[in-house]
Amino acid sequence: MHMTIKEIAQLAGVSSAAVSRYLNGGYVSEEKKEQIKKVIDETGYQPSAQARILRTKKACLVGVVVPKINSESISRVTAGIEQVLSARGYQMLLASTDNDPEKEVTYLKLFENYPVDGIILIGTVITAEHRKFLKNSKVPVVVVGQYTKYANCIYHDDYGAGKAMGKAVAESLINSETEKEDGCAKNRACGKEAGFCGKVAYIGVTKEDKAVGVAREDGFRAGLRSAGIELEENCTRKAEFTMESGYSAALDLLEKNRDISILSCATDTIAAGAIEALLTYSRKQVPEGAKNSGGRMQYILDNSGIRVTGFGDNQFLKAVTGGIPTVHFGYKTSGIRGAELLLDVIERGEKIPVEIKLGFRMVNGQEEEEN
Amino acid sequence: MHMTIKEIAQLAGVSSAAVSRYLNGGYVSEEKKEQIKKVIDETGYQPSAQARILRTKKACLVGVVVPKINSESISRVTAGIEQVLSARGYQMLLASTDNDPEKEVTYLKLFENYPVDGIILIGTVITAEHRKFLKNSKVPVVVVGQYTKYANCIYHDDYGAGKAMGKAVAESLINSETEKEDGCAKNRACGKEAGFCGKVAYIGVTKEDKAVGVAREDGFRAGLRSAGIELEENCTRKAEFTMESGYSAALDLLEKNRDISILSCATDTIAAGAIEALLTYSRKQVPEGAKNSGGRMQYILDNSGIRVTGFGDNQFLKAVTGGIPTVHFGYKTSGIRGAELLLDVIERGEKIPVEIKLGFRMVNGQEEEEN
DNA sequence: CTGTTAGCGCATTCAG
DNA sequence: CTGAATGCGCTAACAG
Repeated sequence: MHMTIKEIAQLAGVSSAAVSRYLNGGYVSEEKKEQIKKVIDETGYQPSAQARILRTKKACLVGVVVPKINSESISRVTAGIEQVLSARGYQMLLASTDNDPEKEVTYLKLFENYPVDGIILIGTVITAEHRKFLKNSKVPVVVVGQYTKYANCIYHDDYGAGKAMGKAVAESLINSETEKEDGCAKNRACGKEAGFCGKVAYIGVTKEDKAVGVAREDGFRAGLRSAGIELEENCTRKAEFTMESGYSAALDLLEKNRDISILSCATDTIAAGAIEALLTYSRKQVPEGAKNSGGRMQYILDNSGIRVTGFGDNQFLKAVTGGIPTVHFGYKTSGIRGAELLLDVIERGEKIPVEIKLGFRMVNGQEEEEN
Repeated sequence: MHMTIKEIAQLAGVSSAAVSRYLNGGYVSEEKKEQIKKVIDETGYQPSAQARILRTKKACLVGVVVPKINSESISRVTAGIEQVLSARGYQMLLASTDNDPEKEVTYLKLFENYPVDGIILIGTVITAEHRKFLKNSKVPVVVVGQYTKYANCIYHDDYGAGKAMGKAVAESLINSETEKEDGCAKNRACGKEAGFCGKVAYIGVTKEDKAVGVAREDGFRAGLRSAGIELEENCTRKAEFTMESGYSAALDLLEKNRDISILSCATDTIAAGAIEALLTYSRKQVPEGAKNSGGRMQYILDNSGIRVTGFGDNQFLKAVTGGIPTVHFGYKTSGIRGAELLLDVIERGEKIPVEIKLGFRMVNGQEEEEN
């Protein structure tokens, strides 16, 4: 039944204003309080948040636009957001765009005209449409995961993380070379000065994603380059943010390049696909599983000896495989800071723009890092 | 800037009704159309969906309440929902409750009083509060994943799935016994009539979850029983719907029962935790990886020879491990049917209650099933 | 085709 | 303390 405040007032023999006050803690005599409470209990009346918001312009709600729902990193961000939101009396609504930038704008506009007090966008690609929205939005927006000058933003040091990973990969290549000592000069294609055994391959994502597609990959290349290694173009693929896509890319890479030694992926999800590809690729032989010789970067998935690395520190992957070299970003922290930033402008009208860059931490796989 | 329809009307020199008609495709002369369009373009005016909905009682929006965000099964359901919703001009809003039944009711009420035309609840535990809500909701609700007589619902044959898994587990125990032929009579504790080698353990979830906690487990026990095997109480644990919880439960199980041969879990996520526990448990030795001798139920994670089974057919798990025995539910289908049901009552006022029970399909792991 | 009028359900003045 | 009145922004009659 769709009761209105007026009907309740009538049943209780008071004015609608009295009921409104009762609901919102205004002045109302004990006597009338009783009557009103009775009627409300009997009818199960619930005020229309909709009408209330139209009046008060306050929903205690924030909308979060996410690229996809089934993602550990995104769920960490939303967990952070939810944590501060609920602590401060807000609720969170999610809209998933399934990696469709067009849908993203649609949902941003939906939230803008729907009763939410603010919006958090977990960013992937920022198009002109996005920028236009950010500039003109009626409600405050903060973007998490991408840099933008058109809104408060919190992003990760993707370049630094990429570079660190590139260096670690290069180092491990050199080490494995040293350990093996069976000099494979014919395979030194990637090593400019030293004779490395095997190449490094990289599965990236669209350049339209400035954080993951550009910064992370540029950093990775820079890291390799600092050790004198150049990523070969035919050892490079582009994938979607899915396991399936990582699988295809890796398989293609593996088939066309017999001398790949390390397969680095732009995300742990893609890496999972790559791992699947390795399993497929060497199915004929009995896999040896994860070989751990106590050092760093020692994750070996199968007897092909090809190592896979990722980004994102996916716990599921770590659990079932023992872990691959990856980097941990402060996803939950970015959610927390993002929500705080948003509430600052919602509640305190904070006007000065903020950009926050969050660091990272290398995770070497197999063995927990000690610090 | 917060433009209203009135201001636009003024700027364009027309009435607000004309602007409204322009926006909604009513009668308006070409001349005025031009003026209105011009003003709207200049100001970037966007009508308040909020006020519109208050007036029209139609939001073209449905709210989906989910227990958690980072779940493959749930994302499959929402993918199904989204598919039919967007095909019929609706948008989807998500609310995640982080497995808190109390929060669940809160979000249900939120949606009820906000502009959504209908609600889909992806159910876990249905409390008295839930039932009360379902009975009195102002907007239509359908629940997916649990049976209830208080709303249209779509659920899976969890009992049947459990039973099938129980039978398969029993069968594989017997087979492995036959193959080994090294009769371990002292370990026959679980086999009433035949001499099985090793026990089966089960990690379930709360009985408050009627589908997963009760039906699935009851079915599993029935399946075992049909082969003369009884689940021992000390070979049983309860876990949350998380990997971490599955890890703890499995470790505890492993430490207290040295003769476990198969470790069945209520979900693939829990199974992932169990796999991690096995890796931990046998870390001192070099894991052998997945051993595939071409038969069914042959997934062996490490040299302990303990096999893990799950429910849910998680693709990530399958990718990185090669797959464990599990059962595939029609999650996406349940989302599709759920959304269809909901739209039927929203748009056509369909009043006769519907219950849909969806089947399942065994997935045996390692080898793709052929049919 | 068009403007005027009357609410949707609520919170908030403002006189009592 | 309380009720009557006003309007949030919009759409849906209703007479022009």
